[in-house]
Amino acid sequence: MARNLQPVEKCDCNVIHEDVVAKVREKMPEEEILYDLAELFKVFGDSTRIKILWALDEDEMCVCDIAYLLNMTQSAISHQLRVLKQAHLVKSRREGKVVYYSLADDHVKLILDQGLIHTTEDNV
Amino acid sequence: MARNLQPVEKCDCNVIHEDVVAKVREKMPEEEILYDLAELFKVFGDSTRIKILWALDEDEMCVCDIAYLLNMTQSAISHQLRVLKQAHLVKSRREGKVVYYSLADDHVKLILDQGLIHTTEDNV
DNA sequence: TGAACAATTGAACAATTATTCATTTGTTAA
DNA sequence: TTAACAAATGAATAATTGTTCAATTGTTCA
Repeated sequence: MARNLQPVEKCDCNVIHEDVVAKVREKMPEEEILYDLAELFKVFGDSTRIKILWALDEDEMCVCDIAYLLNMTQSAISHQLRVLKQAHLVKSRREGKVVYYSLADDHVKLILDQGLIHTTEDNV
Repeated sequence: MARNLQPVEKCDCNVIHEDVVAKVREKMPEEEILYDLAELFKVFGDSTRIKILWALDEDEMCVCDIAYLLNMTQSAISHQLRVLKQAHLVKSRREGKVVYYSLADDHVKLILDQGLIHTTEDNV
């Protein structure tokens, strides 16, 4: 639990609870970890990619299948698959001319499910 | 599990596995659900908001505290808190001039943790 | 009431990003 | 080796979005 001590320049108000801030600062994970975490969720934050991930959870599919399913161009899907692959969310195997994509591991579905619980329960 | 049948115009390739696509299409949730899911993750997909959520998991804090902790302006934090509130990720209570924010429910931390598992384990 | 301050809001700017279009790569089979 | 096709790539465009700046709202207390 490293602290990110930086000179406070931007905060344009008086601190109310020094003790709380100190405690929280102490327990915050490293800046880099939180940044990576945000980067991960950013990948989930696009409906095309969400659809792709959801589809791949059912079965492995080739680029062409996915493009057909989502009614999008092969190129657009390919670009998104690259993003997903760089984030270690999907993996691929080539069989001749065709490249099959599937989910990288179980984490992916767990994250999706956890999010789904929130969206469905919390739409008050 | 509703299907989203749309005329396929954009797919510029031949379908390889009609059966797989049909099966997947059958099991896909409604378009709107997947859209909302992406919108939710989009909210998690910013490092400032991730930091705020992580901090609020430790303790409730006022806008000023958060701004001080993250070395950002009160305005920037306030804008982000509004986004988080609209997504039902944080809630607030006013006490005099001060507004205290806290996590809306346990889902939020579960989602964060699930993401963290992926980022820490999967950085091969 | 009016000064002080926390918080919110709106407009504007800069940066990021999803998709399209054109092209290239990699593989199969004639 | 050449045609055919799945997939990947690069550049460009359009849309989205995080932060800043300036102004406003809401509350306290002197």
